[in-house]
Amino acid sequence: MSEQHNTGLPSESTKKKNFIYEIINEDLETNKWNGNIHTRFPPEPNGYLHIGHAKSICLNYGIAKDFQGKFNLRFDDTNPSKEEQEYVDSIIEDAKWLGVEFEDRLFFASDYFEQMYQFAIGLIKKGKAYVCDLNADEIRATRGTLTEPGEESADRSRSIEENLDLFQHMRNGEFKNGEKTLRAKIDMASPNINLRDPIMYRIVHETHQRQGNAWCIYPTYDWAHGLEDSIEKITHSICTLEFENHRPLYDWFLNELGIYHPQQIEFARLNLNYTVMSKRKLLQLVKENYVDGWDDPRMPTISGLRRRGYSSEALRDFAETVGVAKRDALTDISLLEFSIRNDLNKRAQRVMAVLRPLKIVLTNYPEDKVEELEAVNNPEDAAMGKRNIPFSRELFIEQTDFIENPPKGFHRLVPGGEVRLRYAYIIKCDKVIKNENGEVVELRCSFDPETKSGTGTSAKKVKGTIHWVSALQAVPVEVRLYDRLFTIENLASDENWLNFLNPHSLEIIDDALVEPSLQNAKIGEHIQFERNGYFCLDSKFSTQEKLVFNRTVTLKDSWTSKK
RNA sequence: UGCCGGGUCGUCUAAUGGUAGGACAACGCCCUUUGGAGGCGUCUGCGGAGGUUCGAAUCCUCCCUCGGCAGCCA
Repeated sequence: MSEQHNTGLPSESTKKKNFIYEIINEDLETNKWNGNIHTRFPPEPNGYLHIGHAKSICLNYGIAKDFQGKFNLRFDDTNPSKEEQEYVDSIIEDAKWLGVEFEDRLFFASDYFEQMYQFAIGLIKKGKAYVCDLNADEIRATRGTLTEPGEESADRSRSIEENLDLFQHMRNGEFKNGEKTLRAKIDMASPNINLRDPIMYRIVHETHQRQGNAWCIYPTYDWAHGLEDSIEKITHSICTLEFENHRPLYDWFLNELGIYHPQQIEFARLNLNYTVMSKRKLLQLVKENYVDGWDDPRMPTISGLRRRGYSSEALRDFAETVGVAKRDALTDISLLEFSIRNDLNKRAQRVMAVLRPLKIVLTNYPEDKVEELEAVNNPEDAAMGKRNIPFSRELFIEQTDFIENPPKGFHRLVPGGEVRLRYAYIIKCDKVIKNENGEVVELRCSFDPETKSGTGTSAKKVKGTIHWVSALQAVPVEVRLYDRLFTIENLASDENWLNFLNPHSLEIIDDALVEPSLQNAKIGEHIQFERNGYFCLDSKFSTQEKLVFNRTVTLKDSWTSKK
């Protein structure tokens, strides 16, 4: 961002962020929409929202906010066989959590069904739509191919009166599923297959989660979507690239109807490496129990990321970072991780927790002495204050912070070596105790009383500082470590995507130890386990008796990555 | 051999006929009682070939290449 202030040009928030802002700024200049800007997010309630939807929500809501326009949340509930109330509820919850405000503009496409029906009658009367008797197989067979035109249905020439009558009977429920359809009369030879007399209504005898049994004919996406946008006076109907080929149809319907006509604009959907982003695949992971639900912390769903410990701020920042363009992209997950680290670093309470404990005994420290040592809650934010942590003769440190035969450059604890215990003393490893298998089970160390943290009396310097917990006061907890859900970057084109599930995507440690202050941890809090990463209480499995922590993300590690 | 839309550092994204820049990643140095954070620095890119122009990522032509489309899904 430069410091130039060009009076007369769009303000900071409305200036060109991407090609869509460019279009909107042009529209504003030409007064195309009388100064109105109105966007929408139109999910089908057939699954939970994922981070790709978050990108779209942020885009649409961001535009409304930046241009002082309006934003609608609209459910595109036109297919009762795939949609459920549970999904409606989760989508509203996730959208709100993301921070979007739609005030009273929560809409349902199904509330427009009667209006759509009347529009369809208008098209029939104009000779632009007809009831077709062809079944699904026949329609497919007569659609032609990518390189050959289709054939016209014999019903194409039905009279307007007959079409009107038949359509009424369709609505009345006098036909079985699939027996008849209403089709637009466009062009069976169009090089764009979407224009080869597309279906507007199909018969589905099924209970709609909102409309009950009021309807047995349901509008298809192509027919319904432009109408929804038109009814709501949307100005910019933003959707993903796969609808590009549908735009001529979107325009055709609205032009033939002669009604308010929003502009459809397509952008590239978000893809993240090492995960999947299609609702179909996510549903399969849930249904077949590869994960413990839509909100499994390994899922790229908004609810999964939330349970994992991601903040809505981080998600919004990420959406901003990935940008908006028309080219297909596969975004590196490290971009997301940067956003969450960046956010949590500023506000997460620091705490000491030992994931894989190794006992140490300070042989020269008094048997029953307990010191209360002062620790900083967040070095990034002094306002977060300080706390005391207990220190005593028997402690636990991280197993990985001691190596008997260390590699070059390792500056933690080694036999005969010294290291600082965070907020406490410098200790020296005097003796290594092993079990019959030769595994290190305990260290005998001595501490240097002159090196107490904060006293400034020590001239001694050590290269490493490690975290620890006091054995007596430490609280045993369960910790869940997550890794990428899949082992390969790009699963988009692979039919055997399930073969690439990462068997180590979840690791459960049931005997981790945390400092006593964590007894009071609350669900929704973001906490940094020093040197280990950011964690949060698991909203599903954590109980008062057994705290369960999820690792949101590790800290950036410039040591292990070096090896 | 159809139609539509794309190809800029490893990744994402700017530059709209006038010095190819930012972020992430990586690497190096400094600093550090988190091998965190922070600071400084380095690194690498216009798919190709022609053309127009004083000047092309940008305009034109051809080629290569990637994605989407043949649901009564969205």
